[in-house]
Amino acid sequence: MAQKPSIPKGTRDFLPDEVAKRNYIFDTIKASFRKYGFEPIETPSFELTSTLLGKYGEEGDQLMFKIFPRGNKLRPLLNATETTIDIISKELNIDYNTNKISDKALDKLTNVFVNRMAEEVLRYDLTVPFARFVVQHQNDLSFPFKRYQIQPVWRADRPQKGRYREFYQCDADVVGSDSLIYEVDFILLFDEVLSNLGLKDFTIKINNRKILAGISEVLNASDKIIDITVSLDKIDKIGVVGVKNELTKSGFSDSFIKKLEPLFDLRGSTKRKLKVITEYLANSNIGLEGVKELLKVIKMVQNLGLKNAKLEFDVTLARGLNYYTGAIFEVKANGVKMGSICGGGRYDDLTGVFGMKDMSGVGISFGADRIYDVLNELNLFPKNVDASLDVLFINFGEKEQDACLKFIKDLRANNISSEIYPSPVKVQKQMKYANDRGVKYIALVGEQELEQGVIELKNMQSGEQQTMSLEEIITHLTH
RNA sequence: GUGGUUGUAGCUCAGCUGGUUAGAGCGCCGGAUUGUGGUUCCGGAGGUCGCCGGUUCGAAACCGGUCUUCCACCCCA
Repeated sequence: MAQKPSIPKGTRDFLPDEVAKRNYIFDTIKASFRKYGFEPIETPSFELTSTLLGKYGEEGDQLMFKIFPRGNKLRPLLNATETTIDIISKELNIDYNTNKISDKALDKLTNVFVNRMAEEVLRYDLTVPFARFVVQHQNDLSFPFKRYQIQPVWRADRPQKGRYREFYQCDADVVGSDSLIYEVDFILLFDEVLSNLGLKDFTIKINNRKILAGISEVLNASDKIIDITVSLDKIDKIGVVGVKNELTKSGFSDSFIKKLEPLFDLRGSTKRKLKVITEYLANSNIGLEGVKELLKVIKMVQNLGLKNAKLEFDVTLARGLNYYTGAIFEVKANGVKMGSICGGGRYDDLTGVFGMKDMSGVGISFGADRIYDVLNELNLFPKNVDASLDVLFINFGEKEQDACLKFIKDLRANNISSEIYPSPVKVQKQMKYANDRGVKYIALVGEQELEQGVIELKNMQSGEQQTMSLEEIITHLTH
């Protein structure tokens, strides 16, 4: 009995029309990346564990696909002495009578064996591998270095809407300059690409880590900033009272929450929010610097103008990736239930961990798969993206086939995609095949046409049909 | 990681409180139509009812486990 085939969860197959639509997205993004002066690079699908581990926080480490060691790399496992095994099994609470191990213990085992022994991991994003790339190739690059990169990344997450375990990121980054010009450029890039893809209603949210640092300074609680922003983010959902309750539950004192109070008023227009935050951060140098940077970027963007994007300051934008130090971006498509479709930010010292100091960088990422889902839901894909075969020749038999193959050679030389049905079966069947494939034209060359040296060309969409010479067909189809 | 949800033909799904041979639509194959598709009509093929175990005279249906799907939280693209 044949087994039913399947693919790992969180992964997908792509049919030809889906690939066509995806390529349309990739091509649109690439075209703009090039226009803004970015050059493509590629890096391997997997990296050394030491390169990636610890760069995304604890959560990231957990979500990384580890490559199980093989051969000699496995030797440490075998070298474990009986006493170490004994200690481990005691620690893990293995019941030798039932041989049962709890799920928690298994997770621990995974940690011990896989996390420590895996020397290679699938890449989790494109930014950290890029930092590694810059450090390794610094002598071959001129700075500021601008690169774009479109490759898949993997996360051992639990799939749900808009969340896959294998997906594409389309990144553009600049390293070697702290100029705010690039922040502005990236906002324009978001606007241009998403507008070109047909999106009309989307919001670019912007924040600055220095503002968040300023808030921690004012509150004198630098380690709590994430908790605070996560709660603040819920104001629209659960209201001020709900947020206060949640903060109390998280163990914050009433006096502390009182100090937070002015932040609950961060609502309304960006202009108003900026005013509130400026007052709040009056005594924090770093905070005010963040506000200054933000203001400058917003002003520059306003001067240049945006097509469709709304630019909005959002303090609750923290983004888990802990290497961001300046601007933080996130893009949401409005009117669709979907997480952020793009993200990005500035990192002052990403290459620092790899031994290269003072290389400020800033970058963005387009989530191609989520953009695909959004365009699909909003019906924004152009009709003609899945460019199929131009001409299919109907097969009438050996003699006709030879003539058709010559025609096909000429058509192809003129960049017109064409082929002949492989066997002289019933015309009806061949027509149906052409129809199913969405072929644009079919060509009929039977005994009669062969004698007269002509081709009967039928437009499959209109149903119109006319007799033409090969040259006429070529001019007809290339104009 | 936490909570919930789903699994019956290639696809979308029916299948009443357990009862004999498991259904529909779409798709597929053949014919009506020997040089004309997307419409119509006729006929046909296709299912260990996710998997393992249990309850029962009897299980697609009930129970347990497991995998899978989708969703929310968390996190993020």
